[in-house]
Amino acid sequence: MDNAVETVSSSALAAVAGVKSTQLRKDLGFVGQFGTRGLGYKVDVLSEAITATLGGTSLQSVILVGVGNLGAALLRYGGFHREGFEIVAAFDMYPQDVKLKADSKVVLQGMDEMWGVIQSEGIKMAIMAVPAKAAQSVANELVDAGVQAILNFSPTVLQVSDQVVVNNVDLALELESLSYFVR
Amino acid sequence: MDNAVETVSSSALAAVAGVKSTQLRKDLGFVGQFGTRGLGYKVDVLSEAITATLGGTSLQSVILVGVGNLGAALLRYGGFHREGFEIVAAFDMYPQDVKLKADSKVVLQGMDEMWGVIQSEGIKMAIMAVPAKAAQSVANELVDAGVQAILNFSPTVLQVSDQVVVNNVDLALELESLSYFVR
DNA sequence: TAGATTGTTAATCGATTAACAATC
DNA sequence: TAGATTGTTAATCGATTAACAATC
Repeated sequence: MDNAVETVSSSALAAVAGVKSTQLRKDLGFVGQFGTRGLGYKVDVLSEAITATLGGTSLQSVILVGVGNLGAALLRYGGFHREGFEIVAAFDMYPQDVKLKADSKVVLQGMDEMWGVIQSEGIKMAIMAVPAKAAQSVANELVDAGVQAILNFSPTVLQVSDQVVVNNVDLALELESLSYFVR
Repeated sequence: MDNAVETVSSSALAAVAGVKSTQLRKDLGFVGQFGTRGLGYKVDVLSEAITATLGGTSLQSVILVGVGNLGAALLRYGGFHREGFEIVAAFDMYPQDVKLKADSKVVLQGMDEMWGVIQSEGIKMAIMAVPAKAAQSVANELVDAGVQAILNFSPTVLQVSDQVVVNNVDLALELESLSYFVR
């Protein structure tokens, strides 16, 4: 049984991923067809296909504004890279006060550098983790400089032009949706 | 015009809240009817009704596990209280290493205290912000002790019994949904 | 062939939005 | 009365899930 090819079913994959098997099959369908009916997916084929798809997409550059507790956590958060994003620069009002772990490769800069970096790097997306008070003016500057999409962790509703998309992350809301299940 | 009652329309409210006016009216409808057709909502009536509704609901107790950068940010995050939750205790593997801002009222404890606190306080909900490696075993302990709902910031899919609800917060996913709008 | 499992279509569900009668 | 705006129903949309023919 040396050449045995390991296979895995959509239901097995779905179980570990925490989704329904139907959903998983549908999602895989967007990438291509590499399952075998009655058998499942060959692990090596699937793994290669996924790597190829992800690898083909180059990382999208993102900047982070506000490096307090939350900002620092986001910098260290591995997930962005996995989903195809790279935080290429981070900005804070008081960069000298921020202590980053030594393993961080991102250069921390003052707010006055932000506009220039967005322009020269052609940055289109920004993550905001600044205090509520500062949020609107930071957003204005981002949009002015050319940012088209903002992931906003500040507890404020940002007013931006219609061409700009804002995604507000409301952590408390996530908790609320859970509370319905607690009795 | 001394006794003039200020009113506000659903569209004005919706604009600042960043939602559609229809949605706002519908949401208010769940609480009760206090608008006046053709006129709008009287600010003081509306404000009182909302306060009463929110005040009536007592705060739900939640614990936080893992007080690294992200955990510390969550502790300081004002939004939970606003939505009716209160972080009543925080636990970390190395509590002595964690430096919290002086304004924090939450007592930080070691992991060995966790089970007892959940039991004695009857805690039903937990927020997890621990490293991926530790996530599953922490989840097991939480569930063992009686927690029924987990808000999980750790980048892991937790395997728990069907009676327990897990809400995974995937920050990268939020960013991904934005990227469709960037061209 | 019989059992298993994919790929995909159709049904379901929930949430959002449009539309409009009620009415101030 | 005419204009404005609510409260609510119906339509729309998107995402999830069930179901099943295809087929290994």
